[in-house]
Amino acid sequence: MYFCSNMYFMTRSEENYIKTIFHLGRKGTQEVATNAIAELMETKPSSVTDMIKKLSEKDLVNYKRYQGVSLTKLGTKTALGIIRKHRLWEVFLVEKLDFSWDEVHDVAEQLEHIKSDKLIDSLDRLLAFPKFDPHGDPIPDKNGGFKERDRDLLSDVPINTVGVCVGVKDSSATFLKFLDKNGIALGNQIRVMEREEFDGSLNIEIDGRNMQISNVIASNLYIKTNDGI
Amino acid sequence: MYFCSNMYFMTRSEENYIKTIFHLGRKGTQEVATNAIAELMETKPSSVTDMIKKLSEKDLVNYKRYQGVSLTKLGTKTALGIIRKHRLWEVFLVEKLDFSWDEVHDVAEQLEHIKSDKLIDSLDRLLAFPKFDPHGDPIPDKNGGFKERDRDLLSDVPINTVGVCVGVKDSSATFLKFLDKNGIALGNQIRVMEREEFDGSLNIEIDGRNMQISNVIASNLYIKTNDGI
DNA sequence: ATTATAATTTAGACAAATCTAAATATTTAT
DNA sequence: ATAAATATTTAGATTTGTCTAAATTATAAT
Repeated sequence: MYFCSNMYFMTRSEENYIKTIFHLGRKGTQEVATNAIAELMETKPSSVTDMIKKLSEKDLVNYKRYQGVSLTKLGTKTALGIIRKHRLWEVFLVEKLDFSWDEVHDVAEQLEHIKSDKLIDSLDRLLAFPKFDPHGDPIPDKNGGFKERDRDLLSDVPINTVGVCVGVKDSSATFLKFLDKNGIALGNQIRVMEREEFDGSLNIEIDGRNMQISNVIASNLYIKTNDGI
Repeated sequence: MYFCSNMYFMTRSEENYIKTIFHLGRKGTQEVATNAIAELMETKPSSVTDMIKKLSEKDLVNYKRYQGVSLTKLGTKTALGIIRKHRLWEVFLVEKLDFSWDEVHDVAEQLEHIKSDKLIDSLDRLLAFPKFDPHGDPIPDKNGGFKERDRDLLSDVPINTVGVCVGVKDSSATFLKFLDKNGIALGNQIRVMEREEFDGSLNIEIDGRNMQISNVIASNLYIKTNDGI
């Protein structure tokens, strides 16, 4: 046994499971179903069970047969470390290497597994300690500190709400390219003009222009309003 | 079969073998012994044989039982791609993240396996297309072009030779730290003052200072002289 | 409450990359 | 040229992460 128990070596596969459990279960606090993990990771439930047992041995997850799985304190810390790396690399790719926001995901999925504290802390410094990644998601700090920005889905706010577009819920390349094509980007000023009750589509004013967006789009865009805290 | 046969997926392990064969056999052209590979990779000869068979199937190496192994054209191209990545990442770590030249190796060993052409070409651009890595080794270009700089080991040049320190043969952290401690760095102006026949040690003038270096040190330092081509 | 359905786990198998131990080929020394 | 030493390969086992198929447990429906 080591003093610092999170210094155990973790394989890429183990890290991916931890990350998935974090994302599925509200930062790992909630119990996650085996099948849900299997589906998201495109693997079989039986493989998930096997891996969960291993993670449980290593004290990364809480597990009781048939009861779902959640992250331990150590597991959460590990997940935050991986997410920190993923998001910092995304910022690097966009800011320094001119990737567009729809191109960063696959490469960041690889880079997030590189093991070097010095590397990631230096990268953080190079990027001037960014707080959010290119999709508006918060970047955990060195100690796993993680402040979720207070924001709302565009589909949820009342008519006449004014705010700034600060994030996307769906960060698939398809959706992001759609946003690019329609000139919607983080930082844009948005006012909700009208909501069509029939299909939930919105008429919005975005950076001066007027446009109609479907409910599907609106429910994948986050805005930060001026009221609230 | 694909048209572009080097688009086959390669595992990390396969890539490491290809790289080792390249380094041991003068860029892969020379036959390399199974045992030599095993020793350098800290693995067993039997494991090497197994992997060589696999690489041979994939047309990356030329192999006849008991006859050693060399790289095919495809294998060489692959090796150069990996080395390009390794060295570009080393430059990045030193230039952008303030790593010292003795800290870059382990991290670059990980980063060299990241798969993304766009990533590596953008990195190349960010670094302004460097031609040499922090240890003075040449960086292959996008197409595997590889111009070995014309240089000599300090231990081989005649008395009174004047030149610039352009590289190290041994790039172990131990040696590099030794050089740091003694104020020897790439770019230093060097003149060979005297050679002690007894032990091959040298008296050199380096950036104005006078110092005595052992033959072991001298035979791990490259200089570029003003004569020659 | 009992049955049907769905989720989860177990058991046993497989591929990749490694290992050990034994067998075989090559090289070196006399 | 033959024996001894060295290098290489084969055969069979192991570990990791996965799979399929079957068994078990939980959940939903009547």
